[in-house]
Amino acid sequence: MREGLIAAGLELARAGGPDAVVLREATRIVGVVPNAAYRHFADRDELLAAVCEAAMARLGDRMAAEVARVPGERGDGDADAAFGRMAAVGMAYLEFAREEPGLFATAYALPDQHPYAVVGATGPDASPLGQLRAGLDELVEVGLLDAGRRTGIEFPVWSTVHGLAVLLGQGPLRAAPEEDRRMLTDRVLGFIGEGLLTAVAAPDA
Amino acid sequence: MREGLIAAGLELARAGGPDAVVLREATRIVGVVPNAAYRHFADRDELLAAVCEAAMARLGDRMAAEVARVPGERGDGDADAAFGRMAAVGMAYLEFAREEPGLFATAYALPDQHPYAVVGATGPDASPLGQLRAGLDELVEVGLLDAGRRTGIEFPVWSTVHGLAVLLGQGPLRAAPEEDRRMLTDRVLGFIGEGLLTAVAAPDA
DNA sequence: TGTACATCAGTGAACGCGCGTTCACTGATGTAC
DNA sequence: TGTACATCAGTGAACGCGCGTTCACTGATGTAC
Repeated sequence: MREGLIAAGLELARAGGPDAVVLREATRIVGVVPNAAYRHFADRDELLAAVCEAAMARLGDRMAAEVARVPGERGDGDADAAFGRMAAVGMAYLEFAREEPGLFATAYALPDQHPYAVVGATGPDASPLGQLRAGLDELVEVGLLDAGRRTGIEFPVWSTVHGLAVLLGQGPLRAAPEEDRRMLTDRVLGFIGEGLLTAVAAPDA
Repeated sequence: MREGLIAAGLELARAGGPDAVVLREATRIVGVVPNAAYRHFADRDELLAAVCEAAMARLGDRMAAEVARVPGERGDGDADAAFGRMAAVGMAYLEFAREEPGLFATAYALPDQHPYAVVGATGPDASPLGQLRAGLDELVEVGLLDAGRRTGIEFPVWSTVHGLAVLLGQGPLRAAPEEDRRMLTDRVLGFIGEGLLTAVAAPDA
């Protein structure tokens, strides 16, 4: 039932972003009377917070799934695979933002504090930032990224990809035709690549 | 009076973002009865649209003002000044997002179509994107940016700065302490600088 | 110069709506003796 | 095995609220003759 309300909330968020997560509507979807929700959540904000977390988890899952589709294992020293996984991290982020703008916005709409591991934390984890860090660490391992440039490099990269996701998904570029979107994406990812890669041009991408 | 309602709307947006632009509240601020607003706007959406445009204009003004504070004239061939103006464009954007998160969000919340000059357009204008383009053009003029790399470079740059603005202003980094914010900003602007500048390191920055 | 009339910004009162939230309740489930 | 009782998820009805929006109006301003 708690799960059901969160699922209903996700459905609403998918269609209309965080503001569309309306407690009464969620109970309606579950087929229950409005106040029944108060058995599971203290108030609307607590429901929204749970929905936001679930949306963020969806984003993380999507990224992990796309990374897993790249052949090879993490840490096997294959530079092509490492680059492929890094690209998958970025592409999955952008695709999710594109295909699920409501969920993407909701993922970043957690009402109050963010348990989100911020600046200090370094460990890779299931969060988008954690997965980005893991990908960058691997680039260093295989020698595509200077170890000396690794520290803190995740933030410019994250900013760039996030900025593009927002501009294309909810911002002024949201109405751009598919062709322009692709061109913009290529330019932006290329810019990141140039800023990142130490040595030669990236394999095939 | 129309101006008054927009000003009131800006005040609301400043405090709470686009959702806080409530028609009745705006009329209350102006000191007028709610339905009086309908003499000047067809409905709430039209008021919101006007407020969004005004917020975007504020952002543009802020950027123009900060650029104007850099000594020298545009097009005088002074590389230091050109670089300084480019930096001012980016810093003003970030400062506005930081100091006026509500207005910043509102600027990018125009309900429907965006008259925003998108991919095809190239001319510098008063919009943030236009000012960014003007700054980049100047970098080319003074030889800090390869002419061959100029085309479309505004989008990666915009994405990066916008992404940082969003992450710091409304995103998961919004609670970061001042020290971390500055470090993040330095890293991100440095990343852009590396990706942009052809030749030597930038003067003094 | 003076009267008649159109224009139009703002008034006063009210509407229906959907929201979040509270109250006292019912009825099934599981545990204690 | 059977009865008594606590627990607790969901019910039914209602609340107050602020919202956007509509209606018929008033009263000042400016123009035409």
